[in-house]
Amino acid sequence: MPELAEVEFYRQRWNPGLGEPIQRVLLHPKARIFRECDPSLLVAQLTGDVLLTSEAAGKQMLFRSRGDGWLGIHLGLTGELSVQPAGYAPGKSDHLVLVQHERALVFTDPRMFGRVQFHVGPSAPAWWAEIAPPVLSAAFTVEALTAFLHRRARTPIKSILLLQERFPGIGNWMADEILWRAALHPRRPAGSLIPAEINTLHHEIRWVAENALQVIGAAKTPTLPDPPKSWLFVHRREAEGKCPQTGVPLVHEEIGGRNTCWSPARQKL
DNA sequence: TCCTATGTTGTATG
DNA sequence: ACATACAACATAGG
Repeated sequence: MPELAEVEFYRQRWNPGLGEPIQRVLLHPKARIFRECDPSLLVAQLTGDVLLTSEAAGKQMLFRSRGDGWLGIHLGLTGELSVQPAGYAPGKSDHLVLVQHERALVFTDPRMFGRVQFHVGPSAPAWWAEIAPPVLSAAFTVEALTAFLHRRARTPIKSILLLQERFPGIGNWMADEILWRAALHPRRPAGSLIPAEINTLHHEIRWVAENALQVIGAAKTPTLPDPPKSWLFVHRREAEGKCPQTGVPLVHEEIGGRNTCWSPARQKL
């Protein structure tokens, strides 16, 4: 489920546990989720330690501890964070549980495409420091976007938007939402966009990121909220979904190995 | 039973 | 060296 906005939503779920001591760390060291870190180091460091801050960059989350621990969590395709009551008994897919006096901080991921990373030291590890600049930052310029599209001229624009090295946090539904709003057919080769279309694309990338963060990321609801019905998001999941702008039936096809939804009335090759 | 799933990465090929 | 395409990872739910 998690893209930019959902990651932000789940990140905040652990807020009640920030500043509170971790009494125990529960995990299965051999779980695939720990393939990029040393789980015994994580247990040794975080037991008795305190998470002080959290932030998100793209689809990556970071929790920093008083003892210079850098805990990275990526939710993959099916991951989520939750807070559970004291005494919580971890289920099959609860791969990391930080037990506190009044609650447990839980990372669940049945499919285990997500990952846990861990580093101890005064400065940021590469896996955090080297994440691309946010699409909402000043570094994400029309010029940078243009150069990126031209270097990948023959690839469908849909596939390009999923590349985290330039669009950190954009995932499958956000990419489709952006292209729908920009009225660009997802199969358009990246190099075929004219400057006016690149301008529009740039604008809609930022619009969708900003509004998704507001509507989903900043929500205080217990579960993930849906964006308004004026968004493609709502209709792409329906069996006979129609374009909320034109009323025309939406099309679903696989592009670059990912399910892609668009409105044939708005988005033409 | 069969199909799909909001992600990433290693590998083969051009 | 770079761009491109795709199988593989592992599990649940329709």
